[in-house]
Amino acid sequence: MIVRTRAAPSPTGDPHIGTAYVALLNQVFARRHGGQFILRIEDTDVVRSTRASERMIIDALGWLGLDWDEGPDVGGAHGPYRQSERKDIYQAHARVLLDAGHAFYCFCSPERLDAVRAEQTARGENPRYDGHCRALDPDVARRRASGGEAHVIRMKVPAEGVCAFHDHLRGTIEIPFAQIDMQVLIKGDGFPTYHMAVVVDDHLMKITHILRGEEWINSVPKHVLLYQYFGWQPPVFCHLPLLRNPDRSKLSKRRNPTSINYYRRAGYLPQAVINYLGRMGWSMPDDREIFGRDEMIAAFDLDRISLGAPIFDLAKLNWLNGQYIRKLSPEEFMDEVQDWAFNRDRLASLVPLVQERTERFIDLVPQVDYLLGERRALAATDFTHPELSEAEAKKILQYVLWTFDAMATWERDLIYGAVQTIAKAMGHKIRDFLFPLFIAVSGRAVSLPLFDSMHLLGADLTRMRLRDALEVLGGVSKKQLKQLEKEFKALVDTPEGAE
RNA sequence: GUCCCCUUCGUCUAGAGGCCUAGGACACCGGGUUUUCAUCCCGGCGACAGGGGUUCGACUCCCCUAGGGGACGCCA
Repeated sequence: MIVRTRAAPSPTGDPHIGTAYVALLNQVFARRHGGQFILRIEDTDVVRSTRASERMIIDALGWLGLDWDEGPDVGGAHGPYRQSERKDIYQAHARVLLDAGHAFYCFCSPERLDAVRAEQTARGENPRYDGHCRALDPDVARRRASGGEAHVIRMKVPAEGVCAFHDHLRGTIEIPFAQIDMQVLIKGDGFPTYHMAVVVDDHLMKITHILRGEEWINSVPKHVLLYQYFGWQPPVFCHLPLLRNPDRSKLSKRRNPTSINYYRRAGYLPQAVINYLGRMGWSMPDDREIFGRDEMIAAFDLDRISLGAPIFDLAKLNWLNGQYIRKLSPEEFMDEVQDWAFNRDRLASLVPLVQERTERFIDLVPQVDYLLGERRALAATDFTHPELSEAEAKKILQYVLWTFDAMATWERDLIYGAVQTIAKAMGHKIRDFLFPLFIAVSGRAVSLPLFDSMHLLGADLTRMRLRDALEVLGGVSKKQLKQLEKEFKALVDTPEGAE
């Protein structure tokens, strides 16, 4: 048997460091056994998926030195590798399940489902589909569906019993079927849900081992059931520990830089990032702390994965990165610095900002210090302003931070628009409103244009500086946070000009 | 709330019944080298969540409790 693994990112935003982590382990495991590693794009959420995000993911993984034997960019014998291009395949497979009586048409409206769930929750029950359409006559249902009536296709799930399956690292796991919902397989737009697509694709693409985050453990019964319904052999399941924030919650951009782009922009070397990821939940059989991907391949053993939840902590990554940087020859060092800060693209975005503000080249570096380097350390007094109290500055920073948290695309005009909207809603002059943001981002009340700066820095770095500024101002207590959140929601929900 | 997973220094981890007086790394603290700083070297601080079993012997196996996390979407 040839080992085949895959990474299956969803192109709905920035390339996530967790994607790189899972991809690394999948690739290393496959290579260790002389197998193949596949990249598959899970873009069945048509609304949120973008080609731009897909390109960023492929680019970011490439920067890290990860590569794949088959994928949307390199092709392969089991394509297409973009799920949005496999719609017909899922439809055909859904029909098989329908015909065999393992699935059924469902005509329930989202409104009805919401109501049902609300009732169930109120009664203290598990929110679940109530089986309303399951009893429909299959022929009648099929005619309604082909007649154009809005519908989804759901899978049938046994009412009782337990689903027992094997996890390579955890042994046997048993989950009662009572916990499993009659999952939608084909959505109203004709695209499959994750659960449908993943089973069909993993089978068709001959995936032998599924290495993925442990957030998926609870949906394995759905997958096992589908494998049974299709009469297929399920692959080996191996659920990896989830990368965590310092507070042990699942790693999230709200608390941490999660974009691979951040690490690239902040001046980490890809080898260091890979090395660090390789030490999350895994260790070399000897005492080696510093090792490359090839060394990892040579020594890799799935059983050496530990299950504790590793905190993604920048301190050790920084040390590791320093190790790699010092090992560079002066020639290599020059190349790296040049590529990092002064490559043509980067320069091209900087020049329009600085050229008109420059009389002598000696003026150049002080202008861009906060863009190329760490912003200076702040003090609370930096936020003193004639028109703006400290409390208002905090509020502004927090609101803007929340707004940025919710942004999927990081473009100058979008940033500008978003900030402008809040400023208006809060009733501040844009000039005053921007002051704390200038301080937070550049460390100065006067700097290069703010939104260009933010765009250049990237979302993660910008958010990081806003968070830091908030801390400098004494932080926000849990209680304050709740109050602010309420006010913020009210502010955002207010329709334009409704005041 | 229901179900599932997890639990060794602050952090990443080694440890697969006696090799453990629990090892290493980061961080932190102290000292040395260095015109400063950093690097580098030396030293220090520091953990088996708790309680029951099993065993001649438990960090290692089992059970319970506690704590943490995850899932409960026509998102993945």
